[in-house]
Amino acid sequence: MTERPPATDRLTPRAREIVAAARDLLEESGPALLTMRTLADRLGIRAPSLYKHFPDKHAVEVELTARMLQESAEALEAAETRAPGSLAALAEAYRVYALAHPHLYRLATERPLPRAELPAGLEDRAALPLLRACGGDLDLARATWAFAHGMVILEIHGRFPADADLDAAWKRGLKALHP
Amino acid sequence: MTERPPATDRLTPRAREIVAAARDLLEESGPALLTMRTLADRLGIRAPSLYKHFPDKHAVEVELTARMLQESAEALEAAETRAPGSLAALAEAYRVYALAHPHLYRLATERPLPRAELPAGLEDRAALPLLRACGGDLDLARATWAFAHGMVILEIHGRFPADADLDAAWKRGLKALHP
DNA sequence: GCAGGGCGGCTAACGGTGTTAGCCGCATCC
DNA sequence: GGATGCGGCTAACACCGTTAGCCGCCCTGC
Repeated sequence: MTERPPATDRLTPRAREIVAAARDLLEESGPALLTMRTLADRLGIRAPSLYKHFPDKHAVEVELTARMLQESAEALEAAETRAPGSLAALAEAYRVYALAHPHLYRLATERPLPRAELPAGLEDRAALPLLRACGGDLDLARATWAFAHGMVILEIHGRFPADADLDAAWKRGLKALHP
Repeated sequence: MTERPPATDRLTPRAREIVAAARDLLEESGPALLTMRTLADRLGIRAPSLYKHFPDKHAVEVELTARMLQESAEALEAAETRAPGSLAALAEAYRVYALAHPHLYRLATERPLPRAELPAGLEDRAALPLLRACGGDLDLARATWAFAHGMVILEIHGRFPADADLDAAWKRGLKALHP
């Protein structure tokens, strides 16, 4: 049995400081500069000292993933409160959050979900607002999620032509999926 | 002006061998083992010799991206020939190709497109079958592309629950986008 | 037939990466 | 007051992409 600390305080205070610094570093400078040495620099310590708080770099990234999941869940829940049942409001909130934190969004999204190491229930919580807006239709919710993620990640990677009208594509897709 | 070799023979024979080895290595072992040293090993030479043929690793990856774009364009064109106008057939071909080459698909997809270094017209060629199937509706084509990419990349990353019925989600999304 | 040039290998090395081993100062607690 | 352990440290390792510089061989021009 791997003992997992309760979701309320899975991290020591110092570990939380490290995660906060890692998040700042990632969002400011991108993944290439999220390095154990530069992270340690920012905290005024040496890289090997980080291993007193996390077993490896991956564990730090898992915490960043957890924060992204939680924050996006909060953003979606807030949108739901503002405009109950509105899929357009959810989509807009999703897009705004992802584009405001592209490096974090990529980190949390472009690799397998470390489900075993994440707080229990977090993945479901992040998915629930969309599922509710889809009236419990799982297939529709998954298709809509794929659409939203596709739009956001393609935009982040500059995959669309520079002159593409992405607002129009969003509207077109949402109208089709949720007429 | 940067002179770019014509699309027919942008690479020397030896460079093509290197790209082929890189592709095998990537598809067999994943991106973590696509290393200048292991790539050289597979060719029976030393890593620095690779730099006689490519300026850097990025240039090799660009060639892999070009191959993925071309092959997926061919897969889509073949599907179009088999079932003209069928968006479902295009989607199936896209999904099958991506899932058959997940590492290559990720490499070509999860970073900005190196448009300046790609053969002219390749990006458009890869996009045209879908645009045709959408009757020239750019917004619909982009929404559909985002949906398909989202489905594929989320599946590759194991983002959906293990028991999710992805066939049903594909059908649901395609039906909505192309009733 | 011979000189020159360049293609395509090679070794050695540099700086950067994640990570480990082992040391130590200092606070806390019996 | 002595033990424990937390949280720093330095040194070092293996691996990464990449550069510098050397060299053998083949092809060409004379």
